Amino acid sequence: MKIVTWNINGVRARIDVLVAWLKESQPDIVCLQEIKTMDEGFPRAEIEALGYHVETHGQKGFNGVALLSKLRPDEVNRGLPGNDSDEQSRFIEGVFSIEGGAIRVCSLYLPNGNPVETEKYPYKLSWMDRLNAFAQSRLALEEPLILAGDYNVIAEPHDCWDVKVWQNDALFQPRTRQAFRRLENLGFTDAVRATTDTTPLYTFWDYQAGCWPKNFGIRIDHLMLSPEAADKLISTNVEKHVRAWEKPSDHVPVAAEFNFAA
DNA sequence: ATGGTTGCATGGCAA
Repeated sequence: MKIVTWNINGVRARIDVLVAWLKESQPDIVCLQEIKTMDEGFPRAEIEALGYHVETHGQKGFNGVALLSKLRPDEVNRGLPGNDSDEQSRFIEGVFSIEGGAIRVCSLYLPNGNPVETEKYPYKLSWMDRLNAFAQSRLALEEPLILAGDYNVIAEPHDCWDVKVWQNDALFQPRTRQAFRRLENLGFTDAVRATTDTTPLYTFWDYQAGCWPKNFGIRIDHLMLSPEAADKLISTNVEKHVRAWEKPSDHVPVAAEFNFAA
């Protein structure tokens, strides 16, 4: 089973790219972020025509996440628990039946947090606290759980092209990296890091200043796996070639293959 | 060189 996370950067502007990619990549489950539309505006017909179920948690203009899946989810939960007054749409969870049980797949769009001296940074840190609490509570289920998305976290120095450029950025702050590490210390595995060597492997290249041709990228899109999911991990693939397509997102799809039987 | 690009929505914000 192929599970992919992709920050699409506007699903309505990107529908042709998304359809072309779905046909090429043939994923089983897709976690989208930054759909940048309300649920009503999501171009679901084009996706459903390819045999996918569509579940969205949209927002006008900004943010928004979605799950596309060949299997119909048995259960869908919208919003990250822990703050009922949080109106930003950044989290959706789907539960899917597989042979012998269920898997849970979450599409998350973690707050960027810049500029650090504004209220945006404490919002990021509190969101990470909520994510860690959610992850910890789900671990008790002892099920395969995949927390996939745009984490807006540069976890290690080799996950960016130049540490000096990112030193003071919210994505690389010590407290940001520490909060991400808590997820690993709970027992979650970074799927890409677990299956690749130390070669720089980026998932985002800014549109500005020729970052893509210069390979000035960062790795911020992650699939974090519970022990039961990590046990079934076969391989991962950063689908970097998609960044060179016409009208690309600034992020590329990050895929993981599992030996779950549907 | 204090720039540069894109999406949403149509001015300015977020990234």
